[in-house]
Amino acid sequence: MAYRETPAVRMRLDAARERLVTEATAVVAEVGWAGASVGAVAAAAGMSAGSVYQHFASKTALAVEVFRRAAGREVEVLGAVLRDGAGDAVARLACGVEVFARRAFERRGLAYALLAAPADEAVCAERLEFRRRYRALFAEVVREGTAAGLLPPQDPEVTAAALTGAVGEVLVDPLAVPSGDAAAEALLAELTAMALRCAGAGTVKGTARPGGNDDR
Amino acid sequence: MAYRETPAVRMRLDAARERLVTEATAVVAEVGWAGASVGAVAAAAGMSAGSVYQHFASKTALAVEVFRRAAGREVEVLGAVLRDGAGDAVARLACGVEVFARRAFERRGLAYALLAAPADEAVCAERLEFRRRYRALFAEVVREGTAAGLLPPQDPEVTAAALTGAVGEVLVDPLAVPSGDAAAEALLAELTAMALRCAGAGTVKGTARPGGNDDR
DNA sequence: ACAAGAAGTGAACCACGGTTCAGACCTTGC
DNA sequence: GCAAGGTCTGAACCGTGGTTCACTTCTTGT
Repeated sequence: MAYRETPAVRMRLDAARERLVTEATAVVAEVGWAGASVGAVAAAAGMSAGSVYQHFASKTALAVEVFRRAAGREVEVLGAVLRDGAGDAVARLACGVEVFARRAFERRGLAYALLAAPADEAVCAERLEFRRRYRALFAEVVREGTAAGLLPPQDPEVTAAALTGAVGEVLVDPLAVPSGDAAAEALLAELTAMALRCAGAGTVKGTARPGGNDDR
Repeated sequence: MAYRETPAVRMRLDAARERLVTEATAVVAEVGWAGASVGAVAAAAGMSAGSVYQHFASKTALAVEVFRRAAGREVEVLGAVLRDGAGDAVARLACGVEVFARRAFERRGLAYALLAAPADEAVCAERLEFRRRYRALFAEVVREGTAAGLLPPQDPEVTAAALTGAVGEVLVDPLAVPSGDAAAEALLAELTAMALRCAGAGTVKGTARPGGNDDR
């Protein structure tokens, strides 16, 4: 034999694959899953349509990878706040919802693609899977909150699903139509307040401070 | 001329169109939007693929009609409970959520298709529109609740969106995997309790009865 | 009964976009 | 420089499923 893969080649290959995923993510954020054809994505990454298949077995596989990368980042960030953040369970819940929403606003196109944009079967399945992960994170913090007496008795799984759906639904419309920063901030405040109500923060009889209420 | 549309013909035509919509709905409930090809739907309605185009300009138009009919019924039922039902705003909200969820469980396949199943652009757009209607109904009852002092101050639109998303998300998984009646009833109870918390029922300081709490 | 014209059929048509592949071009070890 | 074996290209291929259309079958007024 007279040819063997050299580190330099491996690196070029990996870089190309990386660029493909990155550019595909950008295209999806821009035009949605439906508009992200193999040709368009390849062009964005500066390669031919055929070369895409050097890195991924199918367009679906690429789409799934794009989704996993982007959604995985969000799961990680949310987990970091909810699980390893500072403060009690209620404080971390509020912080988690706010961080999640804030990040969504910073990358509207991508957030919309991840949350709501029409997608094919495989991506929808992935969406379901990641929603399950969001739910698991929320459920954990709710469970901790009830155990600590900060939240009233409830099924943490139901509340977690509700939080996931509620946050997503509240964000979908604002993400679709651009709005001002002030409006976004107001929305964030309302959203976190809603999330706390949803979990029942501030309604536990023994712990509730007599005159204190959660509105500012 | 020697042929003119007679009432009998009109009636047959209308009946055929009706049967088409009905059967298409059944097919969609069974196999989802993706599996509901023109051929399959036509066969279910006892007509040829070509005849579908006698009644609808395109497959998309038929899909939209199917969605509107089914979703429209739900909007009407929810509106009847939330707007014209008995009891105060909080009672009607609880009742509305429960009725909505109960109806979803009675027609799982259809409910799943309306709420979450992968669908093409046009149907997704329709979904967005109907979610807006659900939101409007919830927002109205929340607004009434805050005005009556039953609910704390809040942005009714945000809470309404949250309720819509929360109910949908909580239902998606249970709708996909069949479960027992007992589990379904328990879920309903948790779901309505969560909805009331989400709107802040029972947290208003002046009105709250000292010892009373909303857990049973 | 018959002509006019609509409803109904289903096989052929076609657009679309993912996928393939024969050839061009590179990289490597000798 | 050269052979071996890789990467890269983009035009051609192809499966899918919505849509069309020539034709058949019915319905209606005379």
